[in-house]
Amino acid sequence: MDPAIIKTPSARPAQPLAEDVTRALTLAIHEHRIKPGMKLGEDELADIYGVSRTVVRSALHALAHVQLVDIQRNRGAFVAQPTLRDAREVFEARELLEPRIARMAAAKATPEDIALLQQHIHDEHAALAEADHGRALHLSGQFHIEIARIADQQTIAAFVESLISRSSLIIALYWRRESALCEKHAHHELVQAIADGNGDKAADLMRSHLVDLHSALDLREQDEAPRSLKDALL
Amino acid sequence: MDPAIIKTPSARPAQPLAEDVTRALTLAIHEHRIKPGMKLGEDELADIYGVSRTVVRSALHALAHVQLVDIQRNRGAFVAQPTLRDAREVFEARELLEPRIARMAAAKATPEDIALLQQHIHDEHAALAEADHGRALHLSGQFHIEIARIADQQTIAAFVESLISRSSLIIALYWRRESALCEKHAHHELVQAIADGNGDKAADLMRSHLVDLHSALDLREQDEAPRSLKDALL
DNA sequence: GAGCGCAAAACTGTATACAACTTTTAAAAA
DNA sequence: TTTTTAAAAGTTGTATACAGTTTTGCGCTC
Repeated sequence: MDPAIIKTPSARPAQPLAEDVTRALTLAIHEHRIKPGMKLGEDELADIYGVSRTVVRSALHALAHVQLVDIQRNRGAFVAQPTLRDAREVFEARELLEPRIARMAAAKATPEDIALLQQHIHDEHAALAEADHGRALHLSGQFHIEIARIADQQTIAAFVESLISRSSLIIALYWRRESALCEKHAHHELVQAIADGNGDKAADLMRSHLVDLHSALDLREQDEAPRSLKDALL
Repeated sequence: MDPAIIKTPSARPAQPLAEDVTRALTLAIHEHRIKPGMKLGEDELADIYGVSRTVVRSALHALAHVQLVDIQRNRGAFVAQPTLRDAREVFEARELLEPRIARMAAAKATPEDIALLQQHIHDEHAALAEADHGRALHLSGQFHIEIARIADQQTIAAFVESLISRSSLIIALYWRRESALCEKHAHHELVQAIADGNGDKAADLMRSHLVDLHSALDLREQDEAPRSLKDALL
């Protein structure tokens, strides 16, 4: 039985198994299909994906490394629950790194890159139109990652990717209910600045975009205590 | 047979096996006991540490995640060989992050922290006195990591730690033979600035310290071709 | 003697099996 | 009825076994 074999594109022999599971889980977390605190049982996942526990373990450890899951000895893996402090640190780091990345991207972007970014925005809008908020959120993150790729700074790009991954968890936990969905025009203006090669403007737009995002979170000093209670609930 | 069981402190039952191997390998790489390009056979390591290949594999994947080793499908794990470009990116990132970290550390350091940093410097000098350059290099890196810990910014600290790890590989590959060993006084002055709570000075000292380090590397556009040849040599 | 090809050895990727720990459940005592 | 304790069920940590791929070495041919 192989209920849900993933196998990225075609039916290759069998090379990148653990990575496929890692990708599938990452996507599920990014799209909020599995929520912070949820238990990720090894046997369960092995059944779901039709692979052995060995592969699942490898994937879970990879996710733990990016701090998307939290592994507790002899107790198992859980989707990570970033603390308020984590949330502040992540956005502080993003506000430090991403404007610089945006400036670099503006200096290096090719017409193909711009087209790709616009495609991303389009896909994101399409997802929003279908009310698929999970997918829209994931694509929104991918947009930022794409900019880091364009900037052609692999090292910082890897950091940014990690931060954006964690941002997805943070949004799941601390998103303010009333605040509207991500302002559509922000990404669009940013692409325009990058396309114009206007590094200063791109950096500024990125910074303010991140500040907007940051302030759309509810990061007040709410009681930290119920956190441990919440573990029991989920 | 258990030739070289590591077991961090005492003889605990058997909790953190893979992490012990990870630590041992990380240290060996930091101290240049195993060099870039070297093959890390799973069976070989399993024999050396007296554990199963499962544990070794887990450790190797962890190291691959920090980019200390390079895993090639069906070919095995090798100590990573950062390219010239990697080297430039790593130091560029360090020059972006570490001055800011130093400034934060200056604002938060306690007397105990200062004492710890001075102990680090002392150990480093002792290692140099014994001509144990490998250990001195490792301790020098730990000094920077300690500052990040003091700054109390876990997220950025993790990035910095990763960058410093890779710096060790970069130094192994690109260190200029003639350039003197790390200037002893640089670290000392930095501690003084942090102890004084002088954030601006700490940031400036950190920046110039990193620039010194950077310029002590030979990052000229040497032919990239021999790199593949060099693989054969090692 | 040099070059090509095939076979065997070595090694990694994956699966399964066993041991240790944690949690739950049920029974017994207060 | 409540609390404590013990056993059993379930889950993770580690080791071993098997399958597929890469590399190596030998022999054959030109």
